[in-house]
Amino acid sequence: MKIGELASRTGVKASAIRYYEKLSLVPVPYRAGGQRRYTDEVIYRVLLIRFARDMDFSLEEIKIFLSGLNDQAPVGKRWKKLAHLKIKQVDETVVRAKRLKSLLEHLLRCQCASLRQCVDRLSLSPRLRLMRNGAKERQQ
Amino acid sequence: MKIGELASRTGVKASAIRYYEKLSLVPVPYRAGGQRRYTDEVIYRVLLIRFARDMDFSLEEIKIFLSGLNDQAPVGKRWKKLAHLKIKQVDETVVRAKRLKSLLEHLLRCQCASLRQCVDRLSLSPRLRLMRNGAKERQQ
DNA sequence: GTAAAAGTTGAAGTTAGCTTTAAGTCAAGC
DNA sequence: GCTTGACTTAAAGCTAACTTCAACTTTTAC
Repeated sequence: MKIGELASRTGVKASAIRYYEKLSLVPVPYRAGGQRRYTDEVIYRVLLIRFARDMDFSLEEIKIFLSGLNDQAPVGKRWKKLAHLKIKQVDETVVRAKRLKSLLEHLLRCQCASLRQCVDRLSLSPRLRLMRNGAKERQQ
Repeated sequence: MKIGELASRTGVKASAIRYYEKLSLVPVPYRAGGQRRYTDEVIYRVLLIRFARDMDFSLEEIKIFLSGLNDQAPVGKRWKKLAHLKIKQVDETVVRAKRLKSLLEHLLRCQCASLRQCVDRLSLSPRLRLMRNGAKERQQ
Protein backbone atom coordinates (compact mmCIF):
# COMPACT_ATOMS: atom_id res chain seq x y z
CA MET A 1 0.00 0.00 0.00
CA LYS A 2 1.29 3.48 -0.84
CA ILE A 3 1.35 6.33 1.62
CA GLY A 4 -1.80 7.89 0.20
CA GLU A 5 -3.84 4.78 0.83
CA LEU A 6 -2.43 4.43 4.33
CA ALA A 7 -3.40 8.03 4.90
CA SER A 8 -6.96 7.61 3.73
CA ARG A 9 -7.41 4.34 5.58
CA THR A 10 -6.24 5.78 8.88
CA GLY A 11 -7.46 9.34 8.51
CA VAL A 12 -3.92 10.56 9.13
CA LYS A 13 -2.29 12.82 6.55
CA ALA A 14 0.66 11.57 4.54
CA SER A 15 2.77 14.43 5.84
CA ALA A 16 2.08 13.34 9.41
CA ILE A 17 3.02 9.75 8.57
CA ARG A 18 6.32 10.90 7.10
CA TYR A 19 6.84 12.97 10.21
CA TYR A 20 6.21 9.93 12.39
CA GLU A 21 8.71 7.98 10.32
CA LYS A 22 11.34 10.64 10.90
CA LEU A 23 10.73 10.33 14.63
CA SER A 24 10.87 6.51 14.40
CA LEU A 25 7.27 6.06 15.45
CA VAL A 26 6.51 4.05 12.35
CA PRO A 27 9.06 1.74 10.71
CA VAL A 28 10.98 2.77 7.63
CA PRO A 29 9.10 0.90 4.90
CA TYR A 30 10.21 -1.00 1.84
CA ARG A 31 10.52 1.20 -1.23
CA ALA A 32 9.52 0.69 -4.84
CA GLY A 33 11.07 3.19 -7.22
CA GLY A 34 11.72 5.52 -4.34
CA GLN A 35 8.16 5.36 -3.06
CA ARG A 36 7.10 3.96 0.30
CA ARG A 37 5.15 0.69 0.32
CA TYR A 38 3.44 -0.32 3.53
CA THR A 39 2.13 -3.57 4.93
CA ASP A 40 -1.23 -3.74 6.70
CA GLU A 41 0.55 -3.99 10.04
CA VAL A 42 1.34 -0.30 9.89
CA ILE A 43 -2.35 0.65 9.91
CA TYR A 44 -2.60 -0.59 13.49
CA ARG A 45 0.45 1.35 14.45
CA VAL A 46 -0.80 4.60 12.97
CA LEU A 47 -4.25 4.14 14.49
CA LEU A 48 -2.73 3.45 17.86
CA ILE A 49 -0.56 6.55 17.59
CA ARG A 50 -3.60 8.63 16.83
CA PHE A 51 -5.57 7.11 19.65
CA ALA A 52 -2.78 7.97 22.07
CA ARG A 53 -2.51 11.48 20.63
CA ASP A 54 -6.20 12.00 21.21
CA MET A 55 -5.53 11.02 24.80
CA ASP A 56 -2.89 13.73 24.99
CA PHE A 57 0.10 11.48 24.95
CA SER A 58 3.10 13.29 23.53
CA LEU A 59 4.90 11.68 20.62
CA GLU A 60 7.81 11.01 22.96
CA GLU A 61 5.53 9.10 25.29
CA ILE A 62 4.00 7.23 22.39
CA LYS A 63 7.47 6.15 21.34
CA ILE A 64 8.04 4.52 24.71
CA PHE A 65 4.56 3.09 24.58
CA LEU A 66 5.06 1.48 21.17
CA SER A 67 8.55 0.21 21.85
CA GLY A 68 7.22 -1.58 24.92
CA LEU A 69 4.40 -3.14 22.95
CA ASN A 70 6.63 -4.30 20.18
CA ASP A 71 9.26 -6.28 22.01
CA GLN A 72 8.81 -9.99 22.37
CA ALA A 73 10.19 -9.52 25.84
CA PRO A 74 7.73 -8.81 28.64
CA VAL A 75 6.69 -5.18 28.76
CA GLY A 76 9.61 -3.16 30.07
CA LYS A 77 10.03 -1.10 33.19
CA ARG A 78 9.93 2.22 31.37
CA TRP A 79 6.66 1.17 29.81
CA LYS A 80 5.11 0.13 33.10
CA LYS A 81 6.19 3.33 34.74
CA LEU A 82 4.60 5.38 31.99
CA ALA A 83 1.42 3.33 32.13
CA HIS A 84 1.07 3.81 35.87
CA LEU A 85 1.80 7.52 35.52
CA LYS A 86 -0.84 7.82 32.84
CA ILE A 87 -3.42 5.98 34.91
CA LYS A 88 -2.77 8.45 37.71
CA GLN A 89 -3.12 11.36 35.33
CA VAL A 90 -6.35 9.95 33.97
CA ASP A 91 -7.78 9.78 37.47
CA GLU A 92 -6.81 13.39 38.09
CA THR A 93 -8.33 14.43 34.79
CA VAL A 94 -11.63 12.86 35.75
CA VAL A 95 -11.69 14.62 39.11
CA ARG A 96 -10.89 18.00 37.59
CA ALA A 97 -13.35 17.49 34.76
CA LYS A 98 -16.15 16.84 37.21
CA ARG A 99 -15.22 19.91 39.21
CA LEU A 100 -15.26 22.00 36.06
CA LYS A 101 -18.65 20.64 35.15
CA SER A 102 -20.24 21.57 38.43
CA LEU A 103 -18.63 25.00 38.24
CA LEU A 104 -20.08 25.59 34.80
CA GLU A 105 -23.45 24.38 35.90
CA HIS A 106 -23.36 26.76 38.82
CA LEU A 107 -22.42 29.67 36.59
CA LEU A 108 -25.30 28.90 34.26
CA ARG A 109 -27.74 28.95 37.15
CA CYS A 110 -26.39 31.77 39.28
CA GLN A 111 -27.01 35.45 38.82
CA CYS A 112 -23.84 36.87 40.32
CA ALA A 113 -23.57 40.54 39.49
CA SER A 114 -19.80 40.66 39.48
CA LEU A 115 -16.92 38.32 38.95
CA ARG A 116 -15.77 38.82 42.52
CA GLN A 117 -19.15 38.10 43.97
CA CYS A 118 -19.37 34.92 41.96
CA VAL A 119 -15.89 33.79 42.85
CA ASP A 120 -16.55 34.61 46.50
CA ARG A 121 -19.84 32.79 46.50
CA LEU A 122 -18.11 29.73 45.15
CA SER A 123 -15.28 30.26 47.60
CA LEU A 124 -13.24 29.53 44.54
CA SER A 125 -10.18 31.50 45.42
CA PRO A 126 -8.79 29.18 48.09
CA ARG A 127 -9.82 26.26 45.92
CA LEU A 128 -8.15 27.77 42.93
CA ARG A 129 -4.83 27.78 44.69
CA LEU A 130 -5.27 24.17 45.67
CA MET A 131 -6.24 23.20 42.18
CA ARG A 132 -3.33 25.04 40.73
CA ASN A 133 -0.99 23.15 43.02
CA GLY A 134 -2.62 19.87 42.11
CA ALA A 135 -2.57 20.64 38.42
CA LYS A 136 0.25 19.77 36.07
CA GLU A 137 3.20 22.04 36.79
CA ARG A 138 3.07 24.83 34.34
CA GLN A 139 6.06 27.10 34.83
CA GLN A 140 9.65 26.72 35.99
CA MET B 1 0.07 46.50 43.82
CA LYS B 2 2.82 46.27 41.21
CA ILE B 3 3.02 43.54 38.63
CA GLY B 4 5.63 41.60 40.57
CA GLU B 5 3.37 41.29 43.59
CA LEU B 6 0.41 40.29 41.43
CA ALA B 7 2.66 37.68 39.87
CA SER B 8 3.79 36.22 43.17
CA ARG B 9 0.28 36.29 44.66
CA THR B 10 -1.23 34.43 41.71
CA GLY B 11 1.67 32.23 40.74
CA VAL B 12 1.49 33.64 37.22
CA LYS B 13 4.59 35.24 35.73
CA ALA B 14 4.64 38.96 35.03
CA SER B 15 5.36 38.28 31.37
CA ALA B 16 2.20 36.18 31.16
CA ILE B 17 0.15 38.92 32.82
CA ARG B 18 1.43 41.48 30.30
CA TYR B 19 0.59 39.03 27.56
CA TYR B 20 -2.95 38.68 28.91
CA GLU B 21 -3.25 42.45 28.99
CA LYS B 22 -2.26 42.64 25.34
CA LEU B 23 -5.03 40.15 24.54
CA SER B 24 -7.50 42.12 26.70
CA LEU B 25 -7.94 39.30 29.18
CA VAL B 26 -7.00 41.56 32.06
CA PRO B 27 -7.87 45.28 32.14
CA VAL B 28 -5.31 47.94 31.31
CA PRO B 29 -4.34 49.16 34.79
CA TYR B 30 -3.66 52.60 36.23
CA ARG B 31 -0.03 53.64 35.92
CA ALA B 32 2.33 55.36 38.32
CA GLY B 33 5.44 56.71 36.67
CA GLY B 34 4.94 54.36 33.76
CA GLN B 35 4.53 51.29 35.97
CA ARG B 36 1.37 49.22 36.27
CA ARG B 37 -0.58 49.38 39.53
CA TYR B 38 -3.26 46.80 40.13
CA THR B 39 -6.26 46.56 42.41
CA ASP B 40 -7.07 43.35 44.28
CA GLU B 41 -9.90 42.67 41.84
CA VAL B 42 -7.39 41.60 39.24
CA ILE B 43 -6.16 38.73 41.38
CA TYR B 44 -9.49 36.99 40.91
CA ARG B 45 -9.32 37.55 37.21
CA VAL B 46 -5.85 36.12 36.87
CA LEU B 47 -6.66 33.14 39.07
CA LEU B 48 -9.76 32.44 37.06
CA ILE B 49 -7.80 32.64 33.82
CA ARG B 50 -5.31 30.15 35.15
CA PHE B 51 -8.03 27.85 36.37
CA ALA B 52 -9.63 27.88 32.95
CA ARG B 53 -6.25 27.30 31.27
CA ASP B 54 -5.70 24.26 33.46
CA MET B 55 -9.05 23.03 32.18
CA ASP B 56 -7.77 23.43 28.64
CA PHE B 57 -9.79 26.47 27.75
CA SER B 58 -8.04 28.47 25.06
CA LEU B 59 -7.38 32.12 25.75
CA GLU B 60 -10.00 32.97 23.14
CA GLU B 61 -12.56 30.95 25.02
CA ILE B 62 -11.52 32.51 28.29
CA LYS B 63 -12.10 35.91 26.79
CA ILE B 64 -15.71 35.03 26.02
CA PHE B 65 -16.00 33.45 29.42
CA LEU B 66 -14.75 36.54 31.24
CA SER B 67 -16.70 39.02 29.19
CA GLY B 68 -19.88 37.13 30.04
CA LEU B 69 -19.05 37.13 33.73
CA ASN B 70 -18.26 40.79 33.82
CA ASP B 71 -21.34 42.34 32.36
CA GLN B 72 -24.04 43.49 34.66
CA ALA B 73 -26.40 42.11 32.07
CA PRO B 74 -27.44 38.49 32.42
CA VAL B 75 -24.81 36.15 31.08
CA GLY B 76 -24.89 36.40 27.29
CA LYS B 77 -25.83 33.90 24.65
CA ARG B 78 -22.29 33.39 23.47
CA TRP B 79 -21.32 32.61 27.03
CA LYS B 80 -24.11 30.11 27.55
CA LYS B 81 -23.33 28.41 24.29
CA LEU B 82 -19.69 28.03 25.28
CA ALA B 83 -20.64 26.75 28.73
CA HIS B 84 -22.94 24.10 27.29
CA LEU B 85 -20.29 23.11 24.77
CA LYS B 86 -17.73 22.78 27.51
CA ILE B 87 -20.02 20.66 29.66
CA LYS B 88 -20.48 18.34 26.70
CA GLN B 89 -16.74 18.20 26.16
CA VAL B 90 -16.18 17.44 29.81
CA ASP B 91 -18.55 14.49 29.61
CA GLU B 92 -16.71 13.18 26.59
CA THR B 93 -13.40 13.63 28.32
CA VAL B 94 -14.56 11.55 31.25
CA VAL B 95 -15.77 8.75 28.99
CA ARG B 96 -12.54 8.68 27.00
CA ALA B 97 -10.43 8.90 30.13
CA LYS B 98 -12.13 5.86 31.59
CA ARG B 99 -11.67 3.96 28.37
CA LEU B 100 -8.00 4.85 28.34
CA LYS B 101 -7.64 3.70 31.90
CA SER B 102 -9.09 0.28 31.23
CA LEU B 103 -6.94 -0.03 28.13
CA LEU B 104 -3.80 0.73 30.12
CA GLU B 105 -4.83 -1.69 32.83
CA HIS B 106 -5.37 -4.38 30.24
CA LEU B 107 -1.99 -3.74 28.69
CA LEU B 108 -0.29 -4.01 32.06
CA ARG B 109 -1.92 -7.38 32.65
CA CYS B 110 -1.84 -8.93 29.21
CA GLN B 111 1.06 -10.69 27.52
CA CYS B 112 0.26 -10.02 23.89
CA ALA B 113 3.21 -11.05 21.77
CA SER B 114 2.63 -8.51 19.02
CA LEU B 115 0.96 -5.18 18.60
CA ARG B 116 -1.54 -6.62 16.19
CA GLN B 117 -2.46 -9.46 18.48
CA CYS B 118 -3.02 -7.01 21.30
CA VAL B 119 -5.03 -4.60 19.21
CA ASP B 120 -7.07 -7.47 17.81
CA ARG B 121 -7.68 -8.93 21.23
CA LEU B 122 -9.00 -5.58 22.37
CA SER B 123 -11.02 -5.24 19.19
CA LEU B 124 -9.56 -1.79 19.28
CA SER B 125 -9.44 -1.13 15.58
CA PRO B 126 -13.17 -0.60 14.97
CA ARG B 127 -13.30 1.31 18.22
CA LEU B 128 -10.38 3.45 17.22
CA ARG B 129 -12.22 4.70 14.20
CA LEU B 130 -15.25 5.52 16.26
CA MET B 131 -13.16 7.31 18.83
CA ARG B 132 -11.36 9.26 16.20
CA ASN B 133 -14.65 10.43 14.82
CA GLY B 134 -15.90 11.34 18.25
CA ALA B 135 -12.69 13.10 19.23
CA LYS B 136 -12.02 16.77 18.67
CA GLU B 137 -11.48 17.36 14.97
CA ARG B 138 -7.81 17.42 14.39
CA GLN B 139 -7.09 18.21 10.79
CA GLN B 140 -8.67 20.24 7.99
C1' DG C 1 2.96 8.60 -25.48
C1' DT C 2 1.34 11.93 -22.69
C1' DA C 3 -1.05 14.36 -19.11
C1' DA C 4 -2.48 14.35 -14.55
C1' DA C 5 -2.27 12.54 -10.10
C1' DA C 6 0.51 11.02 -6.50
C1' DG C 7 4.99 10.50 -4.61
C1' DT C 8 9.79 12.45 -3.18
C1' DT C 9 12.95 15.82 -0.46
C1' DG C 10 14.65 19.45 2.81
C1' DA C 11 13.53 23.65 4.49
C1' DA C 12 10.58 26.99 5.92
C1' DG C 13 6.05 28.26 7.83
C1' DT C 14 2.16 27.74 11.29
C1' DT C 15 -0.28 27.99 15.90
C1' DA C 16 -0.78 28.87 20.81
C1' DG C 17 0.98 30.55 24.72
C1' DC C 18 4.18 32.18 26.50
C1' DT C 19 9.53 33.53 27.75
C1' DT C 20 13.67 35.80 26.82
C1' DT C 21 16.45 39.58 25.39
C1' DA C 22 18.22 44.14 24.99
C1' DA C 23 18.32 48.49 26.18
C1' DG C 24 16.70 51.29 28.80
C1' DT C 25 13.67 53.82 33.24
C1' DC C 26 11.99 53.85 37.97
C1' DA C 27 11.97 52.77 42.97
C1' DA C 28 13.87 51.44 47.49
C1' DG C 29 17.27 50.89 50.90
C1' DC C 30 21.51 52.39 52.82
C1' DG D 1 23.49 60.06 45.98
C1' DC D 2 24.14 55.60 44.60
C1' DT D 3 23.48 50.91 43.87
C1' DT D 4 20.45 47.19 43.24
C1' DG D 5 16.40 45.25 41.96
C1' DA D 6 11.95 45.78 39.79
C1' DC D 7 9.79 47.73 35.99
C1' DT D 8 9.20 49.28 30.85
C1' DT D 9 9.02 48.16 25.62
C1' DA D 10 9.12 45.77 21.08
C1' DA D 11 10.84 42.12 18.90
C1' DA D 12 12.69 37.75 18.62
C1' DG D 13 12.84 33.01 20.36
C1' DC D 14 10.83 28.64 21.98
C1' DT D 15 8.12 24.07 21.80
C1' DA D 16 5.25 20.50 19.80
C1' DA D 17 3.24 18.63 16.09
C1' DC D 18 2.53 19.17 12.01
C1' DT D 19 1.69 21.48 7.17
C1' DT D 20 3.11 23.78 3.20
C1' DC D 21 6.24 24.85 -0.40
C1' DA D 22 9.12 24.30 -4.42
C1' DA D 23 11.12 21.65 -7.49
C1' DC D 24 11.41 17.39 -8.97
C1' DT D 25 10.33 12.06 -10.14
C1' DT D 26 7.20 8.13 -10.55
C1' DT D 27 2.85 5.99 -11.49
C1' DT D 28 -1.53 5.61 -13.56
C1' DA D 29 -5.12 6.29 -16.90
C1' DC D 30 -6.39 7.06 -21.34
